[in-house]
Amino acid sequence: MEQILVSHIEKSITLSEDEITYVLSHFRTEKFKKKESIIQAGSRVNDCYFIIKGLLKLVYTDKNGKPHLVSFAMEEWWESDFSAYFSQTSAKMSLQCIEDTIVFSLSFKNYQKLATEMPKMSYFFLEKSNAGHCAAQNRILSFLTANAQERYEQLLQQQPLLLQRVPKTILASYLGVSRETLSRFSF
Amino acid sequence: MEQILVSHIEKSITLSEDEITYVLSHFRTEKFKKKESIIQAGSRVNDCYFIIKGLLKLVYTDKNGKPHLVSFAMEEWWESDFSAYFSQTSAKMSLQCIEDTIVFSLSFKNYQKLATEMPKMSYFFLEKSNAGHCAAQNRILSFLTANAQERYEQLLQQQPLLLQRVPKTILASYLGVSRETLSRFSF
DNA sequence: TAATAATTGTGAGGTATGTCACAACTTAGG
DNA sequence: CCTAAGTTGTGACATACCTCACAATTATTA
Repeated sequence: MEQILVSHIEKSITLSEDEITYVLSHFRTEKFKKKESIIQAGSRVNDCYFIIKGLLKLVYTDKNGKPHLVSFAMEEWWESDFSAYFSQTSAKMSLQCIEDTIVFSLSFKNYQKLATEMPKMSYFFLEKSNAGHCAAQNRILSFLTANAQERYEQLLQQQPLLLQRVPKTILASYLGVSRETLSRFSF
Repeated sequence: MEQILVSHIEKSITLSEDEITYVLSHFRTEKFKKKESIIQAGSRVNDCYFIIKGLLKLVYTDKNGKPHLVSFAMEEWWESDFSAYFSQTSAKMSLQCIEDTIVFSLSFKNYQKLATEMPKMSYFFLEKSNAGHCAAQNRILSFLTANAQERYEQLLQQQPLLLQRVPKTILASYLGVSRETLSRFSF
């Protein structure tokens, strides 16, 4: 299981055996059942998560109690309420399991430790953060340039496997459209 | 002028005199007139920019020729077509001056050089990238949870000074709403 | 296996926002 | 100072999408 994380990191940087052991010692394994919340809105965010197995949704609940899906997270993705994580404040969003899930948790302390002690890890985190920033910008672009059906088709093309694992209600929330409207799209 | 960049960096990390000189040697100053494009869609993106003075828009032009405003950039902001910058490919977006602008340019080569040679700079860039990621996620959230008028009011609250420098047409494009609709909002 | 919960499709009617058109006004540059 | 370009407001109408309601189907779990 550790191997999944190691391979993931080694796509960006090269580590010695000792370094691998050292890096891994900063993570802990956690398991969650479907419908459990890893992060709860309002509570402190101490960890970010590398997902080994499973499927998660990052959800913001508005003042009317309506949930909005900010992001999905699945195998080999990093997820957290990063605003809260980096500023070590309480979460605005919650992170909930759509499927049974196994993660590697990294506390903020250990994140900072790795980033400051190991320049290579700092560079790795930088690459991840940049990628996350670009992905978010693409999502913004799709809100600006596409209507609901086009956004759906884009997602269908980019994440065909994801769509098979996610009920339409949740998908609609991610696309920023009502379940009924999504249901009326041809294919 | 260098002092603006130095102060900006020193909000995140501490640098010696020599380090400051060394870091600054990797930037070059560039000036642009209103309406000039710093980055043109389709051409290679070699630099990212720290804005000393001025106001810019990051624009994606869709297949119908309609422009969509992905991001503003003003004093003390970093901007580029980061997807293209980090992957050293051609721009999907263009970066245009709304006002006369002075920037410090950082080539991708020099960015990598600073990030790998100086752990502190790697950490600085990481902080910036994380902040950018969070900002983008907040923008996504506002698309998911708010209608056009609410998005306008949010922006009014978060960037009151920006609104005074930007014509409504451009603002509308940023909010993802037509100019006419924006014009009908009371205030 | 039965009962319950979750998911999905679809009709009807309402609303936010888009598009097109035009006129008044402001700004920039020769 | 004059002209052209850019900015803004507003009416009329079209449409994408929302909300509510209900029924049919499919998963879950006791």
